[in-house]
Amino acid sequence: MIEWQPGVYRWRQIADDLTRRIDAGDIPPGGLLSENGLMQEYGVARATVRRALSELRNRKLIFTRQYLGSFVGQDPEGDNA
Amino acid sequence: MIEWQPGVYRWRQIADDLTRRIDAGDIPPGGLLSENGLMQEYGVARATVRRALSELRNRKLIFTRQYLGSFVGQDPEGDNA
DNA sequence: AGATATTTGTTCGTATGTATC
DNA sequence: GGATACATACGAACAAATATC
Repeated sequence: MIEWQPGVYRWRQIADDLTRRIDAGDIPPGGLLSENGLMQEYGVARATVRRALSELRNRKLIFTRQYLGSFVGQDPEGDNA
Repeated sequence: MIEWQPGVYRWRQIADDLTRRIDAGDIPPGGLLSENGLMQEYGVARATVRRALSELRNRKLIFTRQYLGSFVGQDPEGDNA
């Protein structure tokens, strides 16, 4: 469970918590971060989870594939010139 | 056809309509309620049908078997002590 | 035996309406 | 007024077991 910090956006708190867990290795490379799972885990709406995942993508911690999910690690199709 | 009531969630209207039809015997015990069929019948998306079926499961009016379908009646594997 | 259709389960992408801060 | 947050709703594709031909 997360203790919501008043005055801090939930999507940011989730993004920070996931970042910590990924860095700590609690969520292994290749691990799936599904929106439904995170919704239940953090008790927030899907849009909030998606905002957090978007932040993690910006931080290059995960990549997302439609119909498949969001996975820990670098995007294999990332930067090919 | 259903006359959608504004302000009432579609998944609930479908669940209520199916409940009425089951109670009236229009859908017999053992009858199949397939998601595709209900999508076409009510003209809604699959997620909406699934939400309605979830409600019917909560009401103990149907049970669902993956790969097979949702059936009217009590779950045969429900409560065995 | 093998191919095809059916069926639920899961996943992300998008849009809308409402409420709150 | 704008950003956040929640719930609903539609769309599309992948996965896997089952039923049928």
